[in-house]
Amino acid sequence: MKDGMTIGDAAKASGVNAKLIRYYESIGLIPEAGRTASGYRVYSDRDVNVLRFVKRARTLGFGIERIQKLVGLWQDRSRCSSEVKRIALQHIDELEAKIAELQAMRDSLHELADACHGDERPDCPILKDLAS
Amino acid sequence: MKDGMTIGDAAKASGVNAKLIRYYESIGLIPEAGRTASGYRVYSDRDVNVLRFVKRARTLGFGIERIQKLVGLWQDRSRCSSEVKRIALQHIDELEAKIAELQAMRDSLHELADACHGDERPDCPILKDLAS
DNA sequence: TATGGAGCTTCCAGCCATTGGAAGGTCAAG
DNA sequence: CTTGACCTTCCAATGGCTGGAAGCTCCATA
Repeated sequence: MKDGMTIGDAAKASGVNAKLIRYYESIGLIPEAGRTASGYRVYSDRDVNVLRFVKRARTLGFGIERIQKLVGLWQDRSRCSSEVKRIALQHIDELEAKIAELQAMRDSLHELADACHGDERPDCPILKDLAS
Repeated sequence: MKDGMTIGDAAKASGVNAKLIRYYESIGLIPEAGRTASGYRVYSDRDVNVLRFVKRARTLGFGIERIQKLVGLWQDRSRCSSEVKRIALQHIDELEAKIAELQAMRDSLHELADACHGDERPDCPILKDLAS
């Protein structure tokens, strides 16, 4: 192992755990790693950078498929930034939709919870709403 | 079938589709339905009410396990409303946490997207951030 | 009475992005 | 040579569904 790391080292260096690295490889998100004579996967610093990119993209909530596109654009020097931005804006829209959905749930529940005494009595506006 | 409905009728009446009703039964969220001589499931109006309760609770984002508790409390006339409220408040907390997480994603992405020209040039702050 | 089609049954598999575990091979230090 | 940390593959589970296949039942119509 002159130049490369084991999967464990790549995991430490990238912050993506070994199990997940194998999974990403299995679904084709990252290319198949090289192997030592005994079958151990070998990773370079470049591979670690890809893993970090993926991790950061996941942190921003991008799905795997979209990350694949983003990695492709990242590695394509003739890309248009408009393409990247388009993907980002689309994702923002989806985040907004999900946020609105969860906020609607929270608001409804909040109203119900406010109306509920929350004491030892059985009368409960929350259950009343659910049963309606 | 004097008094009961088929699963299809129960689905129409409750708004929960037949496939999902069977699934809810299989995981024990709702009790096993009665059967006709030929093996068809039979549902009563009461069963439909339970299904509607479940559906409304799902709309509010409650997980199955919690819905099970809520159904139990609903059917327990000696319940304390405090118990119901406790579950609701806990769920609100979880919704808040999820909302905050998604908002953080959206805000980060929004900043990046704002900084991105979105033209034919390859220079892109979004990719720059992801690669950092 | 036969037939057709809608609706019912069960079971199996997939979605998303992980995580866990079992069973076994490999490597380096002591 | 042993120990233990690491690596390998494969299979299964998570939550909450959804879809499909294969086969049975019911009811209306010809």
